[in-house]
Amino acid sequence: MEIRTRFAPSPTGYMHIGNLRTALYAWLHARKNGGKFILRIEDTDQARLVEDSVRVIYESLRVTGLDHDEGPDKGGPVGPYVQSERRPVYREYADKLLASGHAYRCFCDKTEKQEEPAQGEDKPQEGGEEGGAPILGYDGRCSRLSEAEVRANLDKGLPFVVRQRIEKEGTTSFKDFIYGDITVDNKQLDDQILLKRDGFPTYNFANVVDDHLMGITHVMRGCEYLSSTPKYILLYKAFGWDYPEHIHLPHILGPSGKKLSKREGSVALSDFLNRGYLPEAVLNYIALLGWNPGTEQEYFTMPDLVKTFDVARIGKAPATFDEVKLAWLNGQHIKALPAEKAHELFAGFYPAGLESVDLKRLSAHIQGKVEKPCDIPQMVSFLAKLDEGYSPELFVNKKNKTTREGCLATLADLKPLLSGLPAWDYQAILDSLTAYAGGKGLKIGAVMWPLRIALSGQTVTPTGAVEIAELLGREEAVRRLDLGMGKLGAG
RNA sequence: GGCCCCUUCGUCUAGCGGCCUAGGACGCUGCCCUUUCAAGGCAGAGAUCACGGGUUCGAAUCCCGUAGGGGGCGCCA
Repeated sequence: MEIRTRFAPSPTGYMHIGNLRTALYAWLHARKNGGKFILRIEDTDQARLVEDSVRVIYESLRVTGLDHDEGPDKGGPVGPYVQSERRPVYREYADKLLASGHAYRCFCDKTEKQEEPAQGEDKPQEGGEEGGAPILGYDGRCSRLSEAEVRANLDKGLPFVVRQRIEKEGTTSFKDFIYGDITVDNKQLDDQILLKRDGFPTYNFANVVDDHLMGITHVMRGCEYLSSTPKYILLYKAFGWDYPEHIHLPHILGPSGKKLSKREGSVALSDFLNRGYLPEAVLNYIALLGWNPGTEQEYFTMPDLVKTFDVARIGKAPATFDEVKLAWLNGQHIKALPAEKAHELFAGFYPAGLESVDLKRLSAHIQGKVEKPCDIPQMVSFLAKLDEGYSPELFVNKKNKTTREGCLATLADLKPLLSGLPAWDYQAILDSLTAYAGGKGLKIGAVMWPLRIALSGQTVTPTGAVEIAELLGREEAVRRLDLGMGKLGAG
């Protein structure tokens, strides 16, 4: 049988990184097995519709390359693929349940379930503790309405919802692909609402109907649905349908150990993209959150992932999102980029003031070093403008055994040397420095160090000292040399 | 609170009864590279496998309990 997976986001206005991982796994599972990947929009909450958010979904899938075979924009044999356009379908299936007694109309007020239990009748009794909270949200009173009472209410035009009728005897079990056998007592299962007062289905109902009608073979979703799945299983049974394979995914946690949320930092794909993370790096990273290939490989291109991915190697424990490791992986992906692509990526991050600098060359120089392009402005700002307040102590470096006096002498020698160079290019500068170091019996590092400090005013630079000199141009380089000597002389 | 799930270095993870004196990666520390700080290469520190009982000749791996964490209990998904 052909594998069919689906991604079913609701239009919230942004692509949550956790949802993206769900999409990725579903997509990988389909692609890996030559199946189909379907996009379905779950917009059944009229109060929460967000303008333009469907576009965000399409755009996210496009930029990440998670292409779908069927969906609202592409059509397909089992549409429509937008839940708000499927209302007659839900109505029809709710009626079936009503007719078979697996569902009933509930005329209770929205707030009624929150009332204190009246004169202590038909409350589920548990543990004998007085004042104990009810286990279920709804006490099921409308399930006991007679046919005549229902008719009367209907005639009065009372609004109602449709609830699932769940026998409170016995247990319900299913086998989750990741978590194994799950069994719950039916008395834990609420008579959940299937159809809301406004006629829209709840997620709880729509997901079952749609997954079945759309021929989904593998339901992949976050494990927050694990505890409600028994109710869905009962729905499948009520309809007499086989149920699909359930693959619940462990959560992605934020740094505090709570579910990844906006409070703790970035959760939207766009947040990462805006900072210069590559889509393939983000995908590579989140693929590893909860899944591993069983080998020591961590760097994956998308084709690699398709080849290697296997749902059997998805774990159970939640994973903490670590942006430091994401950044490292992003650096790996940046290194693998063709030079022009890297430059394109970096170009948007160069600050003003670099007009005199050959940016293409700069890009080539820093490509091996950039992890997050959003760091570029502060990495290269010294090229535009030297922070002249840097401390002369920076010239002292224990590894290269440099001292202030030594650096001063070196810079003093370097100035005429560089000023007199016939050509100003990387090789010429490097050769002259190498020759100078050789002649003085100095290690090259001992010459490069003071040059770097004088040219940049900082100990760590995104490129070598020679590249800096070249990028700066002779005039500015010599000016900075003078400035450095001034500092050392004065100190 | 009743219910469901989870628990191996700071973090992501390998491990599915003996190969584990627990392996890899990020991060951290040190060394090397002497076309340089960085990058790269190499090395090191870092986990009494949440805890307590069992089962077994033998347990991170199986069973039971405890603790901690998460989920969920919505006319949200």
